Amino acid sequence: MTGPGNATRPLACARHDHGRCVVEALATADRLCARRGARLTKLRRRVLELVWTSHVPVGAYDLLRRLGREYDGAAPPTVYRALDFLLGQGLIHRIESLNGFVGCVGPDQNHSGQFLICRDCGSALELSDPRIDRAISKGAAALGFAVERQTVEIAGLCPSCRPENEESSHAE
Amino acid sequence: MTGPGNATRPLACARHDHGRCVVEALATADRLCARRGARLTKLRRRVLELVWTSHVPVGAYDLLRRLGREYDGAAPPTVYRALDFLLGQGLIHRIESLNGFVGCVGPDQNHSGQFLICRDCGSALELSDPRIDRAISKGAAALGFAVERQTVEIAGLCPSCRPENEESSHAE
DNA sequence: GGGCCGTTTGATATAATATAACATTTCAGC
DNA sequence: GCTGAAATGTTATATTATATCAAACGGCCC
Repeated sequence: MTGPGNATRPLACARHDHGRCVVEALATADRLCARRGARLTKLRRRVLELVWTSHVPVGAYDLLRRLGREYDGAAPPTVYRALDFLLGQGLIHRIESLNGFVGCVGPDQNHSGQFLICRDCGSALELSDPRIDRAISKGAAALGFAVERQTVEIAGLCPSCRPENEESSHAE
Repeated sequence: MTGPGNATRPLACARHDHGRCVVEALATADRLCARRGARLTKLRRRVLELVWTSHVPVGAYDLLRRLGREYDGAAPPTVYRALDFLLGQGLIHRIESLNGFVGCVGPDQNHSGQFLICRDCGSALELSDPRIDRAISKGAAALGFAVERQTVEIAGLCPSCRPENEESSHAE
């Protein structure tokens, strides 16, 4: 496993200083949007912060409920528009199998969004595994299919939620 | 590319005798359900047939509309229950990114559902590529994650919808 | 600062997807 | 035919997402 990503980043499902995740995600968002001339407004930034409450994908209406306490007129379009902006900037991902949204762990790098989603704790661990990319590219190319986007959502049990004795074969 | 699957089966997006797809799918469903003691009732069989109208994933409410002409009391639960049964028997797949359903091309074999979905013609080409399976297994195992189900939905352009001059690199 | 214009947000309504809960019917096995 | 479990009918409602138009905001030119 190479690259600056997974090796140095704590597993989403494991105990970690999540405050740091949030602070870093917001700082990166500020930086990227400034660089791109995109307007990370107060509302959008707040929605991003709410998405980053945890690594568990959150639904639009959950966000709306939390937002409603601060923004009086908040309605579905309020949150969906913010989410659209954040998706467009690559700051969050949509988890299709959950109709939920989760913060992107590497919005400054190109990556396609591969997720390991624990059915027990719910946390979504983002991968950017070049082997998966390659396998998909090859499989598609063999059939003459031109890949544009990939949705890879793997459901199962994360290391924290697996029974201890099953945690074998971490082999690379 | 090995196995009895993709090599002999026509590409969903290409011109083919689709009537044969439907007949075979229904025959296989009859056979599998009989073997399993599962009841492929008239309604469920008809829903399966409607899903197999094409290789384009179809929404539950589309099915409901088509069904409504024949089954007077058809309501959302009617179709969702039939779909649940068919999913449970592995006769159809749910396409998460489209909230749609599509016939399974190999319900008698184990397979996990990998799809190439054309954004132009809409058809979903089902793969069962062991390289993708392996890449996912390895990526997950490296992080101690126990895979239970995979959702792989690749969006792009199918060979029929690609501009001719772009159809390069079909390399295996 | 004031006017202009494109973007963002507010506000209301409604569409699209999915499930809960309970009544009735059907059907395989006896 | 009886019976019990499974399947379907029926009504209501939950959940997710978008359309539409109006108002407010924010950069920019002068």
